[in-house]
Amino acid sequence: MKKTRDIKSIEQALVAFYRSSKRMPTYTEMMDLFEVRSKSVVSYWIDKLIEKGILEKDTQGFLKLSGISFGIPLVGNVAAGLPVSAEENIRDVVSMDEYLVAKPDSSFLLRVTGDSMIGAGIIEGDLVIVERGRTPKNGDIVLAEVDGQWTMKYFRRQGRGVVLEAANPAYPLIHPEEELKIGGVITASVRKYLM
Amino acid sequence: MKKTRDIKSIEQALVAFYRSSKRMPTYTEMMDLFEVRSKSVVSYWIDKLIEKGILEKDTQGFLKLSGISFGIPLVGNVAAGLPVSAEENIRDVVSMDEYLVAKPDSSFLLRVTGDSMIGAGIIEGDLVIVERGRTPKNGDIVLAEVDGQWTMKYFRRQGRGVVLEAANPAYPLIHPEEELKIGGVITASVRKYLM
DNA sequence: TCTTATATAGAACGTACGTTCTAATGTCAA
DNA sequence: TTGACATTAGAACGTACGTTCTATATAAGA
Repeated sequence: MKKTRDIKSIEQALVAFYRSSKRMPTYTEMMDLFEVRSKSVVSYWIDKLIEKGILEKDTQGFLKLSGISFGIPLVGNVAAGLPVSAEENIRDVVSMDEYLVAKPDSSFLLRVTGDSMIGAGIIEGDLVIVERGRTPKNGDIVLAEVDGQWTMKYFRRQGRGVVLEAANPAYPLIHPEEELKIGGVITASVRKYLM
Repeated sequence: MKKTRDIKSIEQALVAFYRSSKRMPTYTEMMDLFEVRSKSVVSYWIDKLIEKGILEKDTQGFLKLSGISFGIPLVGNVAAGLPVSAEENIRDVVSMDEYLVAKPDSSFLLRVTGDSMIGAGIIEGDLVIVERGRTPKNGDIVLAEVDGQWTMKYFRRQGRGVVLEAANPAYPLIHPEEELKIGGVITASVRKYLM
């Protein structure tokens, strides 16, 4: 009954190490992690993890956590039961960075102030991810300069021109003059409730 | 004017490599990345990046991207001007995974169906991050089982008992009987508009 | 009990890693 | 042009890496 060393605990140790160190441990470091005294034992378990598909070796032979272990699981549907012991009923596993930010080089975060987009479910305090240099399509939410102020608005084509509309009836429609300044297109929004 | 190799381009190359490979390149691999023919040149530039604080070496001497390069920048306030060339007006840099998911081991993602929490800015299609095993505080949003169905509700203490309230007047208050089943507490929500 | 499979330990080995040295080349200002 | 400095190239070196081997201990089954 007392097995301190099984595949799952080793996987967890590796994931924890990678999360805090941003790299995989060396075999010598794994000796401490797994609480064994020989590198050959490490090799023994690593081989098992590779067989299970939890680990991979890339083209250069370096160890790599294969997606499954990284990121957090996306549950299929709750009706089928909650993931009590993980493993079950999991549709996919995603990294938030990869899921939310397609172009990290040209994106930035912005904290939302005001209630102009409340109708779209974007409320004060949210963070929005803005992608620079992207040409907005009809219906996209954009960060635009109106009267010297940067605000978020729906971008709507109307005939030959463009209208900026807030997701809040309290705000007027904006018919921008020439040279509409677009700071970027909102590609995602996130909100944190608890630490 | 034509400098193919400067600190910024090297940093970008390293970040790109790390993003796709989940590890730092070896010096030999960097020869290709930087388009130089000697490892000593790689070492020469790496030292520069370390001086600038873009790279670090951890206790074991392994290269590591120091936060600044990783994650995406959080802009202070838009009024001060947009980050045209990055670098300016940046308050912080965050990784979405670290920012949103405090306890990756006990968290999972769930896609929202229905409009029961629309008043809280959580709409159909959003992803919520649920933390298992956390005891909900008054006002938290929880994933609870009501009549055999898992739904999201505000968790409110009322005298000795508990009330579950939707963020939508169309839904009735729930006064759970004994044994209220809590699947977890919602710690964050995310929404993706564009790919 | 004996037998087999599983798990651990230690040591030895080849190699690729990062470091460091010398030298040559390019760039820019005086 | 000359000199100072920045950048590149190549080679040599020590070391720590991951691999592999043998041997022993532990657990499970017959």
